[in-house]
Amino acid sequence: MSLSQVAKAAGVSKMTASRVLRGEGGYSEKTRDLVMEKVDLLGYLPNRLATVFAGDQISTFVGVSIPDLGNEVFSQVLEGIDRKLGAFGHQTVLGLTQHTPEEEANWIRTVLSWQPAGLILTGRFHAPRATDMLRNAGIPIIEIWDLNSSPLDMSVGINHFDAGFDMGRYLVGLGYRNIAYVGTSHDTANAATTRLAGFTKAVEGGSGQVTKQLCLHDTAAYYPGYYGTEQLLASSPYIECIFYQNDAMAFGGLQYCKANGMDVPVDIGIAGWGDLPVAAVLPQRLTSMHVPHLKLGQAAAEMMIARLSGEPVTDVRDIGFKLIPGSTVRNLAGLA
Amino acid sequence: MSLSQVAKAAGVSKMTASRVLRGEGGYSEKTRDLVMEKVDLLGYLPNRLATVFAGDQISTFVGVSIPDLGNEVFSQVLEGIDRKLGAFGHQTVLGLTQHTPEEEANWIRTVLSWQPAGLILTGRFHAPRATDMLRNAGIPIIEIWDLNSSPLDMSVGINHFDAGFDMGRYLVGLGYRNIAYVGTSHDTANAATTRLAGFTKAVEGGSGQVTKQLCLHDTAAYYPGYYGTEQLLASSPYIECIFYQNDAMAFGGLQYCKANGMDVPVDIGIAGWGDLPVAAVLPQRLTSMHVPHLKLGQAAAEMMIARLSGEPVTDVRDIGFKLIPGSTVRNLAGLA
DNA sequence: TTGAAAGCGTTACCAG
DNA sequence: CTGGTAACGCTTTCAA
Repeated sequence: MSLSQVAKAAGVSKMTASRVLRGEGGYSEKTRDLVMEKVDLLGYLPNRLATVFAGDQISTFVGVSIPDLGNEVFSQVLEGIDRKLGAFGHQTVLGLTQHTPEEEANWIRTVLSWQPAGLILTGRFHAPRATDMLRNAGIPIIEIWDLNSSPLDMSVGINHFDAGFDMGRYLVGLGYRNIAYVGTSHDTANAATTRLAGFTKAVEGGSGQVTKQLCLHDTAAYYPGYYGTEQLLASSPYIECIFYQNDAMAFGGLQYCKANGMDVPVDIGIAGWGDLPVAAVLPQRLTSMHVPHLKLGQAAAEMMIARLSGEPVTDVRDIGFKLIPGSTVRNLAGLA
Repeated sequence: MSLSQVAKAAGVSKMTASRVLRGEGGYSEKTRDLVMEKVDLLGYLPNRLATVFAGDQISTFVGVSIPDLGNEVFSQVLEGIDRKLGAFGHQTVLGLTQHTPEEEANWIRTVLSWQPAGLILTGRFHAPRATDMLRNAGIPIIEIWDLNSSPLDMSVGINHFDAGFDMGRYLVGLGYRNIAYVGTSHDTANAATTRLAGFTKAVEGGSGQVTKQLCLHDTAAYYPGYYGTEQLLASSPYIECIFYQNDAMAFGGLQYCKANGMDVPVDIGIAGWGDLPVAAVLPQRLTSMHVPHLKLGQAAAEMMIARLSGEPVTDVRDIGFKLIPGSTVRNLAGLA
């Protein structure tokens, strides 16, 4: 079902039909009614491939790469992006890149070949060949999540080093000295790595130490937090406080501690990261750090849309975070 | 950067270059090396728009509509779909359709205009104009989640009526009679509605009754479960057991009960639906129903790929569910 | 093994 | 207000 067929049915040229369909004027009422009647009758749907292909027109695709959706945080970011993008007539082409630059690079190559209007990528670490392709693409690129102060093009997110640092300073400030970290391991550096670096710096600068770093070969989810804590405490029973890669792991750890008769925060301190929605209904507030995930996604989509519309855009936007003191850690001052 | 430019640089015709790039044979070693050298040099990326457009070739896009990602269940389904699709060289074009047929229909129209290879839609209730478009599209369509025994084309999911029925029968079998439901409201019927219908039928058939149905104008998440329970118990204090739309709401409800000094399951029974991953670390097993969400998504993607490859496909696939007895309900037999 | 020409569905541009 | 023609980047088909 093509435009020519509609045009033929209506007894006009395809140019006239094209003009009617785009509503750009230059035809009579009568002609329009005639054409639209045939469009409805034949159930004609324009072929956007041809449209983009023909004109200088830009496609309405935006490629969005996300590490994984098992992590609620990224689901929220994606939700923010797609809702906002959709509201402006754009479509998300999704890529779940598993935190690996290799997968990301492959996905970038494929998506670029579809002539997207722009790309939104999670993280700031890309394979060299990906970087080359991105530079040559000549389309807006936004790096989200891990704020990149000298981005390929644009960036929205937070400074994970600072976020880790603030949490470290907070815990040391409460009097914790012998602190552990539980997270997952990745082949490549990512935001969690950066957070840990900031965290370690603050702890060591405050005369504490990150005694043990346990990096599991698993997903950063509830159950790994549970058994990771078990592993950690089996080998290092004198830990005073544990900082987790995210809230899901921290919650798993919290449950492990409770299940094994520990009193949190009296026997051990627990701190997470990300502030999951489930926190709203829990009796004990998890010490964590709030990041406006949905807003982050929306901000990225807005930046993309602004850039595509030729509006002036600030290239780097820090979306901010907020420490949540919670009640899973306590002030040790005067107790030593 | 087009194929002709590469061809010109290599001193061959674009047909030769095209053949080399597709690796379909019909050229000499020397020619291939020459062309590939220029491809690398110029950083040429094929324009897939043109490829699909030119040949009878099918695009590698698959449109996937999902109600929302705030619900962990759908994140998992999407993860299953995209991973499997990606492994076979297809790309997900996402649509968050908010549970409304209107939004879905708009999205379908847009996505179809991009000539997707197929469509995966959540739910079985579509706007009439959507159904028309889908029928005319002539591409594989899979309706997931809510199993459709006479689908538009194909369907994978579970029978939500049966799932609700089984839970109802289970609770009535334990001796519960005065049961309430807490969920969210939607303009249109969806799987939750169907579950509730099956649930009600089983309860009433077992001489119990669904005394109160509380449908909140909110998302089916933790906190609505919490305050929904508060509202419910304020108006109907004699409820023996509450069935929730999903586990997130049930967990919120459970927390409300505990926070208010109730003993679950002694004072009140709690049952959820969907079996969230967080259950793995909780001390008390939530009575729920397990659905293999990730597998469901993978199965849908596999069906799509099989159909696109021309392999024979079973059109309707029931992915099954499993009741999880849990410990948030109890057997009332002999206690009356 | 290679190349020239036609065409995919649409829009830009220019004539009428 | 309307229509013809060329062009977008690629593949198909046919000829050399």
